Amino acid sequence: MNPPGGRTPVMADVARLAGVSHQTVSRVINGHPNVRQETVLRVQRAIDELGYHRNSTARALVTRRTNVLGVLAFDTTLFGPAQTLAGIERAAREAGYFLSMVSLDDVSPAGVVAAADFLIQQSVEGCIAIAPQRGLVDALASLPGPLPLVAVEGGEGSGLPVVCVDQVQGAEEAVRHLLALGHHTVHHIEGDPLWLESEARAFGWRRALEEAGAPVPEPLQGDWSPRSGYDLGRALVGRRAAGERVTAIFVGNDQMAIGVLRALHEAGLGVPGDVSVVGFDDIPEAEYLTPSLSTVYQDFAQVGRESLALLLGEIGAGRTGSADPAGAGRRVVPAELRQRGSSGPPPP
Amino acid sequence: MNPPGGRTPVMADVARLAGVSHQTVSRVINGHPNVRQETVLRVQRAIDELGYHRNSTARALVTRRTNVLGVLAFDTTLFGPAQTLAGIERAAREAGYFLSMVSLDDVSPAGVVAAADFLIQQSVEGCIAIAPQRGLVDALASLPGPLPLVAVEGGEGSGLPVVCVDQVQGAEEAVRHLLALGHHTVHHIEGDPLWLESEARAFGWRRALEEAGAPVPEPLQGDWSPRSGYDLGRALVGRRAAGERVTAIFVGNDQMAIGVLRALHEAGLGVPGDVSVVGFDDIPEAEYLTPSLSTVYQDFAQVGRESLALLLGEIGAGRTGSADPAGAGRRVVPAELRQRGSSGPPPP
DNA sequence: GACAACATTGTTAGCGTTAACATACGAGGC
DNA sequence: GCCTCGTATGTTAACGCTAACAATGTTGTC
Repeated sequence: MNPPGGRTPVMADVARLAGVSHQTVSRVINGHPNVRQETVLRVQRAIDELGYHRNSTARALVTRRTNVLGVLAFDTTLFGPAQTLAGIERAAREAGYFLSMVSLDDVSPAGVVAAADFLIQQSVEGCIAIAPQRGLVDALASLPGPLPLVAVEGGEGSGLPVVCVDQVQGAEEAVRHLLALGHHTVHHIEGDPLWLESEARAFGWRRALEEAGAPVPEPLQGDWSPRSGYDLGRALVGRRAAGERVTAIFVGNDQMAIGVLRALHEAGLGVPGDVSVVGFDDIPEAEYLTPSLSTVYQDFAQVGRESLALLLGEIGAGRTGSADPAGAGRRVVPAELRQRGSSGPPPP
Repeated sequence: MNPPGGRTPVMADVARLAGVSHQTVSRVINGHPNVRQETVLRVQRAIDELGYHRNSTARALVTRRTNVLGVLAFDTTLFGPAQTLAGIERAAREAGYFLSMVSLDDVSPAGVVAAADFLIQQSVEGCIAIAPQRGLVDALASLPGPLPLVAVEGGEGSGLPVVCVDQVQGAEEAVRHLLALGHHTVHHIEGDPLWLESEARAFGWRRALEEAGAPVPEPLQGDWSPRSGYDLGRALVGRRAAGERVTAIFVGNDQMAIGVLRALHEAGLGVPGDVSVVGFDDIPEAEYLTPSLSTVYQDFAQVGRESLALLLGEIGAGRTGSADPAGAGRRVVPAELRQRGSSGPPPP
């Protein structure tokens, strides 16, 4: 089944075997209409016999389209980014695009530029950046060149098209839920202060408190890790021991919430009897913690789909040369509160 | 800074601006020695001025090397695969390779072939498959064509080069640890039975029990999810109520272990007072659960590095035409027991 | 039966790069 | 001064594909 010489077969080999010109082979492969049915079959038989695969490199060279999209991410082992990546991957595959991935080790502008260069070198047609940090988004926005780009969780004001979960709304719902249960206020443990999600959730928390006329206690700054949740949970236990009324905690993500639960348990405090806890993310474990964790669900698959759609729109607009008429798009995916066992009324 | 006509600049544009031939530009870009220092500078200035980037497609066409590696994965949102992927990505980038990713929606042979075709279409030079399932490995092993391939967690006997964590040893250490604490036997909740890791851990568990002369209770089959851990935890509680001596449980992964902890807690059983629990994976949350979870750590970053090294070796061997003299490689990364609060001596 | 319209195929010319060969020039040995 | 050698550059021909055009047949219309 090999072409003369043992090389991997090329179009000309198929053409020779099928007794047609290489252009006819190309037509068959690309599903061009005006080819006789019998010829199509003959060519396909030849393709199968030789085990021919079209050389995508040569095709890309002449069509000027690589069919490759880039994904630039910061930490794909975290729950949110991993889910988003999976969503993008699936959407891209369904749209017939290949996906090339590059991770950032740090968010310095130099690192971002290097990563973007890496993708540009590879002639990606566009790029989705899972860009949860302020500095990263700014570095992206200032990239030279006409690379179509979409930022996931990119915040506002960067001028980039953005897809994000409505973090503010999610946080507000969580806080309102706790206030509605009768808590006089809600404490907050923030995620990594460099992350935009962290900022947005803190903003929603603050706004919900202010709207309800509740006091706004000083928030604590974590780094998303269970360890920081534990440490800051202990800090809150200390404040409570010092007389502060700490009966409800809105934690920036579920991993930190696990650390908080641990700290409360060590201090002999019941959840939700003494203190209520609400997290963010709805990791699969949340429902099976003890107690099960109230949290805010984000539809990452939807984020992935939306960001791909936005990127494809941009690529299309760039190809037709038309400027984006609606300006940089911004699509917001709603978040959804999941009430579970870790939130209840305050102690009397 | 634009080339005539507003096209993206090509080598000839740079050559014209620098007053040299395009081949000299190529020499400068590729760091060829015999170019006068002054010429190098002139060319580099022209490159900067035009914002020129080499067209990787054209280069790949003529060199027959794409510098792209494929990663084929099943579910990259799970902890292990996500970590492994991150490790591979970093190693690939350091080696100057691009990474193209494709996920499998199902592990049917047809799905595997489609995914592999997708990568072959893209002219990847080789492929790493994060292939935790028996059927997937078999489908991979039977792929036609000379694509260099490495399987991560691919089990034995497939004929493919494999990198894996020593699941058996990890499981044995976990079980021996529990037996050493005085438990008369150890129960086991398996992961998804289709996964090789599941099989290997169950094998290690059984072997450790048999070596110690301990009875081997019927294992329970889960699916890695917290929910299945919870359900099977309740089942074990039931067996215990029926008189069976259940004092130690080795759980196939940490997520299921969380469900087990929940089930034990609901039944009023103390951990480790009444029942000891050991998981597998060492997810970041493990240390901060209540109680902190004893588990088995796997160095996924190392797995990523090793698999990339193995693949590059294969690619090199293929290029030089030399058959792999050592046969399909197999590299095993040791696992490591992490003793924490969820394992202790049995009740008297 | 002549002409138009269409369906089917073939021929040619790139896409932007690198490899191979060709050329020009200066330095050094006899 | 002639030849050799090494360095620096230019010229030409691929790589495997698609787009554009050209060249056939094949039908239908009047």
